[in-house]
Amino acid sequence: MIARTGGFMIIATWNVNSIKARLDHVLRWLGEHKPDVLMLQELKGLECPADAFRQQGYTCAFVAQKTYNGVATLTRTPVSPLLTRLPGDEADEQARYLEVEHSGLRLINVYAPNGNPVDSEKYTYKLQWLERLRLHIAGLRAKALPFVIGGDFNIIPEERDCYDPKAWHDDALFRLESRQQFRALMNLGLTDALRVSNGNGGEYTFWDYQAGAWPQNKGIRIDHFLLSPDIADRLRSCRIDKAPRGWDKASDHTPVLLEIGL
DNA sequence: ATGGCTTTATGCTAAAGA
Repeated sequence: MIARTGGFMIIATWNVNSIKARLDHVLRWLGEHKPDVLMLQELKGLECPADAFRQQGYTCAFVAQKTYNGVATLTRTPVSPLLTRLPGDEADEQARYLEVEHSGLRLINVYAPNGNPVDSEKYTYKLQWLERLRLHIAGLRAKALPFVIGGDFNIIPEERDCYDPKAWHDDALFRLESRQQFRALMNLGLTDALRVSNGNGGEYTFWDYQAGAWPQNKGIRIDHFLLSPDIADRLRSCRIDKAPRGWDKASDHTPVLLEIGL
């Protein structure tokens, strides 16, 4: 890795499970960490609290729909969205993808489909969505465009990213087809930023609300930063901030922070 | 455990999440 000694940029991602329910957490976290970029997933409503973000010094680009999904990308300076939908299916109306240009790179914010139950059309939608993502990213790679993909991929990449692989064996987040699709994406030459520094696994980004998953640390790693090769060469660190998962009325996901040299 | 919480919504029950 080549870490330049000059400036650096911090990009974070966080599935907040409703921005309305989690606004105070997001504002607190922004104040504590002051990232350059924050990618949010699961807004779960049409509203984006731009005024509150502005008071913290951020502007907000977002795509939203009623009740479900929704992603927002917060930056210090305004950005123009390049894509507000994942290409490849004109009929797909779900708000799961936002691509913007910022600081000479593409910031790609994703909320991939859950896919459960696996015997339903939700699973085929998930696999098709991931294939569309792979095809689009292949296009960026062909043009050698630098990018950071951040967000909730709803995929546990490997056994070491899960407290109990047997418990998740047949789940859409861990099924063979889902992991194959994730590897196909990685095989475009991408770097899983957290994987670089956690060879032993056991670091998680999601803990279920149920059954004491959080106090027992029964988590899974499904929120990721995937980097194009030139950005991977600038990787300084990637880490999970577990603190917000322990706050009162927390999201079931916790933020991931990425630091890259400028 | 047959999902044990949490959130949203033409709301007081259902659907979705992971």
